[in-house]
Amino acid sequence: MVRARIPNDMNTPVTLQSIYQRLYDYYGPQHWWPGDSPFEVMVGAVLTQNTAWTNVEKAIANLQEHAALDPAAIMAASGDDLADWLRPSGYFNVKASRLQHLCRWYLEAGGYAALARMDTVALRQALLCVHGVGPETADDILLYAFERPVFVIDAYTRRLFARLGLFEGSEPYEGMRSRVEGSLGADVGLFNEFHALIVRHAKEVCRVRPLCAGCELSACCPGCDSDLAD
DNA sequence: ACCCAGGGTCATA
DNA sequence: TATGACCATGGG
Repeated sequence: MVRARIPNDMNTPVTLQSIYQRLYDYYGPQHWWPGDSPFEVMVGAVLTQNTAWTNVEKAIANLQEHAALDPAAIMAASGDDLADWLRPSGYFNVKASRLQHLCRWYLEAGGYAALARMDTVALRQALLCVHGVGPETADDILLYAFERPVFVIDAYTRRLFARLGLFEGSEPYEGMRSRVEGSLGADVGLFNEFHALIVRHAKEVCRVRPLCAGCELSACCPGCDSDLAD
């Protein structure tokens, strides 16, 4: 089916900056990432792969109960125990393996302080070499655990930017990321809020009942399909 | 009962 | 390069 582009108010062109401004004005700061430490952010980034955050919170709570929200403790745990603690977040066998791969890398690299001394490009390459860490998980970690100016491209971001006509939507990850970063300019605070706002807008609002007319970002979410004339 | 969720790996063409 | 199968729980 052919999607009609919903015109924004006036004829002002939609830009990345204008999208951010509208989201921020409407929702305000989101205070991401919800984690108490950089390491907890890293764990959360793996556990939330294709998984609702509410389920991730339960798994993280299980880790805390077993004093296992710690890289050495995760390495010391048996795969079966770890998988059992991760059960609520789904894919528990896969994620148990991925967490141990991440922790082995983290410890062998010398921990957070050592990793924080690496430049962003090298750190990103290193993360992508960890089994179970793909581009989006790596960028979550870079932005929210290491505070590097890296823009996270997730499914929501693709859908929003595509529906607003800024991207085709099926571009390769790297191409889309570099275009966005080049357009916005390296800004950790901006990238942090923007990604969080996109997720907030995609789930909490549109799903309950579209406020899309109110927030002036029509056609940006699944619930907005009915607003689209074909 | 069905759909989706803050993806990634691996096999195949 | 680009699909498809697979991983698995929990909420709407």
